[in-house]
Amino acid sequence: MDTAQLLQDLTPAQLQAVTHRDGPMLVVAGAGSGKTRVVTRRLAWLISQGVWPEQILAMTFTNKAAREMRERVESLTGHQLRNLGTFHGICARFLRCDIEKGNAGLNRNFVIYDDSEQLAVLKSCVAELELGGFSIPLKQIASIIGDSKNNLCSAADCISKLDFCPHADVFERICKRYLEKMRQLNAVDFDDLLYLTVLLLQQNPALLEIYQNRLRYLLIDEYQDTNHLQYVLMRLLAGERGNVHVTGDPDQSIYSWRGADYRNIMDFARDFPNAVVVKLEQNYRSTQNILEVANALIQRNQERIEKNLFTENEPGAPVECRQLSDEKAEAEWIWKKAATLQSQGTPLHDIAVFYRTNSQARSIEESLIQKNMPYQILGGLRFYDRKEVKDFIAFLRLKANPNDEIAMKRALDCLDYGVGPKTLLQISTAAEQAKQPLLLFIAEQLPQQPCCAGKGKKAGRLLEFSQWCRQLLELETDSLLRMVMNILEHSGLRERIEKEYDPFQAEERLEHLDSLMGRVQEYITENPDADLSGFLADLALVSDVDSHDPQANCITLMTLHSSKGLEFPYVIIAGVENGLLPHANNMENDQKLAEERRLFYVGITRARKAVYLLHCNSRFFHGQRDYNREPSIFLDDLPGNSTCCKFTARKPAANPYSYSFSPGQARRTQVFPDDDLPCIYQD
DNA sequence: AGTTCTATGCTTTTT
DNA sequence: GCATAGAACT
Repeated sequence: MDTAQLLQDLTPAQLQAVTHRDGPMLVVAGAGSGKTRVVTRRLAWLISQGVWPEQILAMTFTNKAAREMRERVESLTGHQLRNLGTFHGICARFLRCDIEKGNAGLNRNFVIYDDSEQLAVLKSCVAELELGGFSIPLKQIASIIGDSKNNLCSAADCISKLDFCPHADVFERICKRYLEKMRQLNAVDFDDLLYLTVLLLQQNPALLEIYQNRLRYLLIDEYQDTNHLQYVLMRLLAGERGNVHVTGDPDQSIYSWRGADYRNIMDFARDFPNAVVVKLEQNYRSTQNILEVANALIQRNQERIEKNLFTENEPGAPVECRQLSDEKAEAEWIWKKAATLQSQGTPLHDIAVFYRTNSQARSIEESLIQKNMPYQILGGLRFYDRKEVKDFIAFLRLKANPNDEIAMKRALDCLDYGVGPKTLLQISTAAEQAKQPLLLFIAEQLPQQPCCAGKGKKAGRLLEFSQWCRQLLELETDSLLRMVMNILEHSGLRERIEKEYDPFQAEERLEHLDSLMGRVQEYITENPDADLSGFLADLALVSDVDSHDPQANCITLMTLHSSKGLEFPYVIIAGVENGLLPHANNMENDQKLAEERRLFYVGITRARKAVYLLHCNSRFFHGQRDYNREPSIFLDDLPGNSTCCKFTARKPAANPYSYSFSPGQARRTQVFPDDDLPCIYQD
């Protein structure tokens, strides 16, 4: 495609964003303003200007975004962007090449542990330290470790910043042991991928210079979601040249609880005094009414980059806000609305239901099942988190990394050699002393260990176990596919599943194993010289196997968080109530409240044609029925006296200046019947 | 070592 | 109300 075609049908602002050549640029891209188009065209444009694809580094947050971008650039230019991927994926690749040039104490075959494996490591640290007596909040420790990496400070510093920490010294010891242990296991967690990359480049100026020279143009998508570590990485790579092109929208920053810091985008122009700032303010997605409501809502937030999001689309239907008696009625209403829309010719995949918490999905799901309305739920249990899949992967891991104690533990739970945590701890300390990888030690040395002496039943089982490990080590390695099949067979997982579950469930679980085998095949075709550790690394970073199918003939249910980046003609948001949206835990201060409001904003701006906001009078909550549910304070932010927004029950009095909310403030005068359909507005 | 019972706590989760 | 984790029991 030639340059003229690349630049056709772009607005002046989009054109400026696409054709910016050198120096820092911030593109403030409002919801539905054609951001993906701008980013992909820019990548293509750089290439058309003679920039080598290898000189471009483009980083996203999700695999999905990366894939979309790669495909679109490739179809525009015919070029592959080698350095386009997620932050974590890109860093993993850097580390595979160069980690041994630093002093992280890891080698290039490191494995990547996900959150639950990280927790397993922490658990074994606690066991080793023999603290006993009181229970340790492992998740809190994990978040301390994460924070310390994110802020490039010590765990002790993070602990000292906590308001209340009764066992600071114990916490610190666990953190320390965790770091040691991960090094021993040759493992990294997700944060490490970024952290170790930053350390490597900070400590090795010569290497940094090589990277800076190789990667001339940096692009970062969803910049509002970057954390401190990602920011530092960007600064390092951008160097003096400062060719960074970042896109994002502070109004859509909804991941601060994961360390994302939207100050990064707010401060960009200050960080880079020569930065050019472009705002994409024309929305191509939503109706005027939807935008009017969304704008009114988000304007209540104090700290923003002011933008004037507008559209040339039709006014459309007003945003409809509806009060229902309880979650059952809410679910019923959703079903009826979907059925009505369907009868008017709307395909079901045009309809989405968003909610704040996953637990809200249950009642909606029940009603949809009962009424035979097809649906898909996004999120919830991921393919990867399924037990049988994790078990299978544990066996693969064990083969790839004979040192992997965590995988061994998991494998042992599937096998039946009578080896429990206690025996394993014994064996692994012996292996550590012998300075041998765990698997190798068990295969070769275990028969000579004291625990195998004698003719007891236990000793016999241990010998069998040693034999099993030896066989695993000896499985062929020349064909990856055959090896994986052999490992599966050797594990006996299939038999175990068939034995343990009823036929129906077993079949479903076996299908998951098959689909993992499918992934292996896929991986092999994409990477002809693939090896097992490469496959496992890929697996750890690419987890969206069974993600959203936009073609399927069904309505889609998901949390507000996972709706970011998607769009649907019809959007229903359920549970727009205080305590849920905003969530009870985030009502105490303005910052958290502002983020909840952004979350609501993200949800509303997904819609093309119509938005329905539902709230209930009563709802089942924490095992109890709450009869005093209040409509969300955010509903006060919507323009009540305008045609863009319709309320079917009385909306609480607007309170524009303060959000100090007192229970009982909401008064309802009139409740419409729950089945008041068809809706008041027809298009 | 494995099973069964009880205590707990409970947003969101790109990687 | 439900799932998960750890203790207590077999």
